[in-house]
Amino acid sequence: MSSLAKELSAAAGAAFEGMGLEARFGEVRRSDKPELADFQCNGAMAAAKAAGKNPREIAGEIAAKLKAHALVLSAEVAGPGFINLRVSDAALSARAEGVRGDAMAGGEKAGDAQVTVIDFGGANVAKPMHVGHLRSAVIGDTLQRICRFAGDTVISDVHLGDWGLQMGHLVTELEDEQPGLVYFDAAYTGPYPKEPPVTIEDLGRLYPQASNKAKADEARNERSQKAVAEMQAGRAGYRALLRHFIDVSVEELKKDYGFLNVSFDLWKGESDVDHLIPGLVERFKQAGLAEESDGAWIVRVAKDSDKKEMPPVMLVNSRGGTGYHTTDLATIEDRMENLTPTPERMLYVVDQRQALHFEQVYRAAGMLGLIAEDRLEHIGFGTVNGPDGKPFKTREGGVLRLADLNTMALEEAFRKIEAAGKLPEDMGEEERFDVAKKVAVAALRFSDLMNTRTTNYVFDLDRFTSFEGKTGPYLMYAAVRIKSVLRKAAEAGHVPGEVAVTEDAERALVLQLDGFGAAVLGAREKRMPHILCEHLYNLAQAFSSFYAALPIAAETDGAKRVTRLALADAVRHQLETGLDLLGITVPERM
RNA sequence: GACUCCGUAGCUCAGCUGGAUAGAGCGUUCGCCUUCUAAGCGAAUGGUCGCAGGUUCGAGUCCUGCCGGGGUCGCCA
Repeated sequence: MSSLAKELSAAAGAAFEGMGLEARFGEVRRSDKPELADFQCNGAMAAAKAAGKNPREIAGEIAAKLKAHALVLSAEVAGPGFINLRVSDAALSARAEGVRGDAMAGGEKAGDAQVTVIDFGGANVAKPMHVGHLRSAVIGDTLQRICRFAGDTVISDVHLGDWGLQMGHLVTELEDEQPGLVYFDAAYTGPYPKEPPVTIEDLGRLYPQASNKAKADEARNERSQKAVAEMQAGRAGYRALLRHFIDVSVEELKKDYGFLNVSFDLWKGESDVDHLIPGLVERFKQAGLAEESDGAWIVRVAKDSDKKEMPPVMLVNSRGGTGYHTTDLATIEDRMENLTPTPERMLYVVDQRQALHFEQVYRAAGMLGLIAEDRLEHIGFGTVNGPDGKPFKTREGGVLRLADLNTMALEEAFRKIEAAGKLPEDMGEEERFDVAKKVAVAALRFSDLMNTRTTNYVFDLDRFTSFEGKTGPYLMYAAVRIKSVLRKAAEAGHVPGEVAVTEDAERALVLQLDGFGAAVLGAREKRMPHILCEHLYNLAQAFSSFYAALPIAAETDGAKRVTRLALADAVRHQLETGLDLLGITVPERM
């Protein structure tokens, strides 16, 4: 059984069609006014406008038809043409049982499932991840979970930045420090040592060193650029170093991503498509899309309809090198030709500031026929800001490493848990640590996801790790409390059973449960995880109200007790399912 | 300068294709633990939706113009 809202929408839609009006006017949603109705339909007014008829008359006819529907208790017209609906207790009871017994906890599959690549573009080899990477990781991972849940075939790709100037910086800086390494002997062709010549700490030190020097010294910068060009041309020693750099970095990246419950199907990078670039450039030239300009090869992607300036795609720069325009295009080609099944859509979860870059790449990809332009989507997001409203920095003014952020969250979560002193006495060290870790991840992920994706937000660790308010830990606590109630009830021999809803608090809870599917699909369609966050928070709140208002396991009336236990179990199921989509796991107790 | 995002309660933010008295959280002030986790619940407080026009039965939402803030704008990714 699908959601009540969906059933009612279908019925109302049919009623509108029966009057020769569009079915879309029949959309039914939760009522804004719980004291007046369970659900409402506002379509009569829009339909009346479109058809030039009286809205109250249309609403009256629709309401009359809806009254005959099995789920409907009452249907009334109010105001200028609102249709207020109440559903029967029996309908709510059946819906609650449906949610409880459903593998998707009341969620629904999307009608337009697609093979979708999710590109997390951002993590760079040799550069430690910083707070900015938190968003791409968390938003991208949540989208991949939501899309899979809704039926999409998702292929996620971390898409490492392993092919730019930073590689040149690393190579040259390492050469300055250890000129004797075989990698720098141009005459030597291998084999190269298996063991990397650097550690992650070395990489973290070398890159900023070189980068700072290059900023101050143009000759130094050119050396790095030259090294990149040579690497791109295939110099064996440099390639071997690149492999080492990537391996060392990936090991480190996996720790940070792992802490946040973020995973990928593919650990590809820009360097993986290097071999495709000459052919790709040739294709652009053959197609007459590339032209030479100031010694560079560019693709003009501007359209007459453009209101803004649209710079061309830089296919090959004047030094013969290729930048990330070209590698992104080559990556699209690679995916279309080598992934199975063939992608139908690609989502790029990358900082909003790169919008123009992706617009250019998507146009070029469409022009060459790699994939239709409208199948490529930039899922941009805002920055993580400090208390001053500017991008988050450490006290010293540097960028905050993601690893340090994770540690800070973990420590703060542990501190709060200990300060509250609510953990069970018999809980051991290991379990306490596990709870703190789950709380920290819940805090970080939820606080990021609950913000509208496209806007900036202010990072406030104290607020995010709080158990009070709209936070990950609050949601986690709500779920744990339900588990505790159910566990204790079971120990007393009380188990959930047939649902027979009677109380207002019970009705409100089921009405909230009913919205899960729409929230998940809404989050997927708009690529906006905060829609799901909002639903889950409201669900947790509805449960807390229900919990405070009515006894559950302690209820003495058997029929009421099994109803409430079943409702509690349905909420637990949906909450855990939903939180899992956000990458948040719920401990057994806390 | 062009383009783009944003401006809603003291603070941080929701507000779906225009719909009923604009909603949460935090904060502040009151209540509520002899009952299932009070890390909770209930209530109160708090808004000229940046400003000015326009479209219409109806605008936080759509259009125009201003004001204020962030971001981007061919060889760094």
